[in-house]
Amino acid sequence: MPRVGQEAARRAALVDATIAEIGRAGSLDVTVGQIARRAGMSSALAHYYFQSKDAIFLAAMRHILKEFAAQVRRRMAEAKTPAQRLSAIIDASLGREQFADEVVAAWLVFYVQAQHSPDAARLLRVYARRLHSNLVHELRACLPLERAHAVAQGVAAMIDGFYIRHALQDGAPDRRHARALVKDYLALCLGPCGAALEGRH
Amino acid sequence: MPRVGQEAARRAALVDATIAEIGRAGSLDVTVGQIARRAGMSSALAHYYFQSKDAIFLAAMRHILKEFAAQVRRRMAEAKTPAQRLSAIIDASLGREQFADEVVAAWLVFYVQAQHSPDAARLLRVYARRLHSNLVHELRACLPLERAHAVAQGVAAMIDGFYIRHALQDGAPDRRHARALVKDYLALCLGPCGAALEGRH
DNA sequence: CTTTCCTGATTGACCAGTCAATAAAAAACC
DNA sequence: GGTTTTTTATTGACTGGTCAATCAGGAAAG
Repeated sequence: MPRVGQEAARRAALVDATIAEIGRAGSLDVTVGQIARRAGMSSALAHYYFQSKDAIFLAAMRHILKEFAAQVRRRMAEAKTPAQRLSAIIDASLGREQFADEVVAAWLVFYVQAQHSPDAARLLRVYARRLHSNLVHELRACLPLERAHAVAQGVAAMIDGFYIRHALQDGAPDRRHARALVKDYLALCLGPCGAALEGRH
Repeated sequence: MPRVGQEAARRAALVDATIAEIGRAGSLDVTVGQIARRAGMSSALAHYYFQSKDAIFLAAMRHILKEFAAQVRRRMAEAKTPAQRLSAIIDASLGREQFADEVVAAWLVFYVQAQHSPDAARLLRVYARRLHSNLVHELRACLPLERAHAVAQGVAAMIDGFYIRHALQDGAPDRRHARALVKDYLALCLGPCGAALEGRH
């Protein structure tokens, strides 16, 4: 079995298994052994490819963030106008992939990690900054810079808020509803300029 | 030393110590021993008053929620109009007490716990429902029921969003700014009816 | 024969929860 | 009022278990 060039596949398997196990446990109370077993290898091998359990989780989170960024890019490419691109960002942020149970679980764990892991904090800031700058870039087409920053923060907060509220299971609005609410907020902020907002749901 | 009637004081000390330790660690990776030491007792005594570490954390969270509810009530009592009461809810939700580092840390841990602890999930739903019904109750003065529900969900999501975004430390808007943004959103939703919204900051 | 891959076994540390024992207050009894 | 008994408070020591990380060694590919 020990063929050469396994590293990439093993790392990917561990990342997937980590996300799945966090989803199953609903927390980081997951052993390296469990992750490794799900990924089809021994725990020792997991430590061969990653320096620590923390590094495995970080890699998993980087993977989630990368997939999210790809989603945003994919949807943005199809959009023609600033309003459509704003819609694309919202749709991607509250998209089906992001709302998968195990991804939500990983995000919640991530927020906790960001409080005491400098690496996690840095990664989280990358996400927040990218979202913010994406939003501001499009909002500037309609709004003065300062107002664009403010609205971007409001939209970002609302997205993150709906996201974690999904953890409530019942009572929280579903994806479709959440997207509509964020877009309503945006439409209110943009006023007549945003009237052409397309792709409502 | 062993006087009678210590239970209440001991439990309170443990609850305070738990919140403080979670704040220090930035996670639930806190031993019962650490909590007990900070509360000035042995870990055995902590287990004498609480069945499990989980129960201690639950009690701590119940305490935070109770304090928050008291804040809301206090501020609501001073408000006269529905608009003022909405403002009071927002101010309480994004108040200084709620933004204390250790309280934010406890909340983030709480969200994670809610994913696998039925008790935590129940408690979280109590918070969410109470916030929602408080908001809807005041919004109905201006809006039709269905719209009131929608706006309440938007406001609640925005509040929770700003709250967890505080974990980002830099880049995230501060309390004052966050409150202003939520109130702006509310004003937009209420339209002319909400023009009398007072106590902007 | 060297590099890459892989694992079983081990280590070292940690920790939640229990228990037996102690001490003091309160209650019951004489 | 004094003695015994019960209740409440308290802890040091222990247990049983878990788990991240390491290591020495083996097997295959190049």
